[in-house]
Amino acid sequence: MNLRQLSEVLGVSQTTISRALNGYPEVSEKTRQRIEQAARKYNYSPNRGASTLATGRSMTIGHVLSEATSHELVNPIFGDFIAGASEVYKANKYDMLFSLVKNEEESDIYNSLLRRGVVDGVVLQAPKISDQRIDILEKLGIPFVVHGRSSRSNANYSWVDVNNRSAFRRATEFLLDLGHRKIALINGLATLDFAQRRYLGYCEALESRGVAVNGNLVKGAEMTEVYGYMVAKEMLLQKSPPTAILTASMISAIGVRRAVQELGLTLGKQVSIVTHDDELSYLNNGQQIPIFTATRSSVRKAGRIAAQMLIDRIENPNAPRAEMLLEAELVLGASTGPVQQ
Amino acid sequence: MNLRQLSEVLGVSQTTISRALNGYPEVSEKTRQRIEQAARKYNYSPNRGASTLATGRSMTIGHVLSEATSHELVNPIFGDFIAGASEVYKANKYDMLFSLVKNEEESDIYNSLLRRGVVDGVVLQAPKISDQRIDILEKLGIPFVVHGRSSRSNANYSWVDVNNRSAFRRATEFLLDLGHRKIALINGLATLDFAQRRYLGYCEALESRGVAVNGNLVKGAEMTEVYGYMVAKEMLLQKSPPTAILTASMISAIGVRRAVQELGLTLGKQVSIVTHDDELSYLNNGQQIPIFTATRSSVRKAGRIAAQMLIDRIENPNAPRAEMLLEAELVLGASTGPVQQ
DNA sequence: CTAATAATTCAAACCGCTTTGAAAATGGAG
DNA sequence: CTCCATTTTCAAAGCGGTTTGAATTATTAG
Repeated sequence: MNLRQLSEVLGVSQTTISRALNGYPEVSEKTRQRIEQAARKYNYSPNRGASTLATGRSMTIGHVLSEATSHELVNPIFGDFIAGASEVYKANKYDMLFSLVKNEEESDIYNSLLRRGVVDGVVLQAPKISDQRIDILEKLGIPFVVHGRSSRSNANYSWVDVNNRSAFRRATEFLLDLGHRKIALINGLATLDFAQRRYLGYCEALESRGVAVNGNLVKGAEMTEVYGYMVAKEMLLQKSPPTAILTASMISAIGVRRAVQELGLTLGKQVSIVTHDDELSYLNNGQQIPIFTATRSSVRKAGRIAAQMLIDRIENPNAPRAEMLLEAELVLGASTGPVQQ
Repeated sequence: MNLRQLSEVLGVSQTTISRALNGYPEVSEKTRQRIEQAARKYNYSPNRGASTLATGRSMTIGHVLSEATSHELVNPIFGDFIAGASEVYKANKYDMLFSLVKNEEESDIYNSLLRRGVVDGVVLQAPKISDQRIDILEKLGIPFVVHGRSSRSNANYSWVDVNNRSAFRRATEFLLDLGHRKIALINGLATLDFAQRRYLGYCEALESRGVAVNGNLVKGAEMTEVYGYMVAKEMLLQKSPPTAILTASMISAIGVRRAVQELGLTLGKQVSIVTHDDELSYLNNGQQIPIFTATRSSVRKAGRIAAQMLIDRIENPNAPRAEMLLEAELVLGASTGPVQQ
């Protein structure tokens, strides 16, 4: 059933139907009722391609996955982030579209998505410290929101981010308070902005207590279980092993724990762990007592906020850019304890 | 730049351009060259809404997430499955669209997506033992492919699935061969088809050796780390605890391991674990030696196959339905050993 | 009761592409 | 050189909505 057919059935013009269903005031309440009822009855809803063409709005939001984060490796937080975003898209009648691109095509994809009118806006994920995508999007004039920030970019963009720096400063200070001095950091990929900020927070805390940063105790790569395991094992077998380890995700923390236990050490005794916890739905950090002491911030919530920001930008392009810095809370779990002599 | 503008610039009709760019034979190679070059130069690509309207094809494939698997909980395999599917969509110039729906709306969403011409086909994930969605899709006549199967449905649909039954039969037999008799199964949600099949394989193996299935040793729910932990701990504290545990995913296996270790037991000694391993990219089952003995099957590969099947169905609706049963391999890891007296 | 105003409804134009059926250009045969 | 067959190109008609500007109907004021 399309618009013309419905209008014939109802004996009313297509204009009136369109107005009735889209909430315009030029149609009386009585006819609106009648039309809405008929639309339901005949299972009518407007064709997407046609309305996209007519309005210039696709009611679709794009998420671009570059191969770095998807061909080789899926970011474990991906699912929860988009679950959060979907909730908001849905409430606002937007759909969500994914594009997978090779790294070298990434600059083209936005241009292409915009030009073809496939999406009304995009969410940028996992920004690098210096991320050209932001400038590309800015230049194209397509509405976008960044999940995270890009330290080197001086573009004026909307973003939502966790206060990674203060979170990791606090976490490090907490370990220092417990007497730890050899504190390792098993970070995310060093080129990513969030990893950089966590590193800075870690350094700030150490330096404020007069502890030198030891390069051997800082590593970063994709946050997999195996990576956490490998690096932790290597570090713990050094002649001067760390007594505490900070990790960038629950997944790598689990790897670290495996290494610790394999070496016959006990968590919270010989080795303490503090991790960042994105509150992934399939990976709760324990129940009453957290498994790991953690800096906690819901990535699903971040998804919701990013989605709402983007919709606001799309529907109100001249509004000022929005910025949202989420503070992580430090939760005390069973994985930390005072340094042992 | 749109088609009309390009045709004016080139002094060639819109028809010719459209034909040239879509590979029709009615245009000479020379003009085709010229047109393609100009299209690149002026950054022209056809508007999606317009071509959708004209062709009736949206070049988009839908993935529907019901709230059961996304509002409350994101399935950890979700990311890798769609990463696999995306690769294929991309190669075939399809986009991928997500819709989040409340459970009670799930029957409507397909109708709605189809009616509005938003998608050309859909992938059905996590089918239940008896899944009405399959019948709905069948009735609507929309092309679809199921990741998994629905045992109670007698519709004739395309699917790709792991041979869950034989995988878990083999895994159970392997544990029986090691002398285990009290073997627990920590399964996925009991209403899901794959969980049912794994349960059947488990029962078959036990019964073929004359071991009775003990209801206390079989549990199933969403496969989270915490669930694996809780159930394992409860079972291991029973008066007659299992000596081996089968789990439905790496995530729950990690929870089981945590319970085992917390009780001061050793993996592969007092308790053996066999898990199913979907080869999630961020959660490799170890390196040379697998952490867990596992039934292994790549969910990313399943995503690729499902996507290809669906595209085939869309582009060739009269072809017979395709079926693909992937055999899982049993890999021997460090988490299993002979039963201890 | 008529004129002026407000509230509804309508026909037609437009969005940008694909595709059909016809026309023009080209090439080969007689 | 003409005629016919074959290539190549074109103008125009959809696809199914939204939106504009005009026309109709209902309401109010004089």
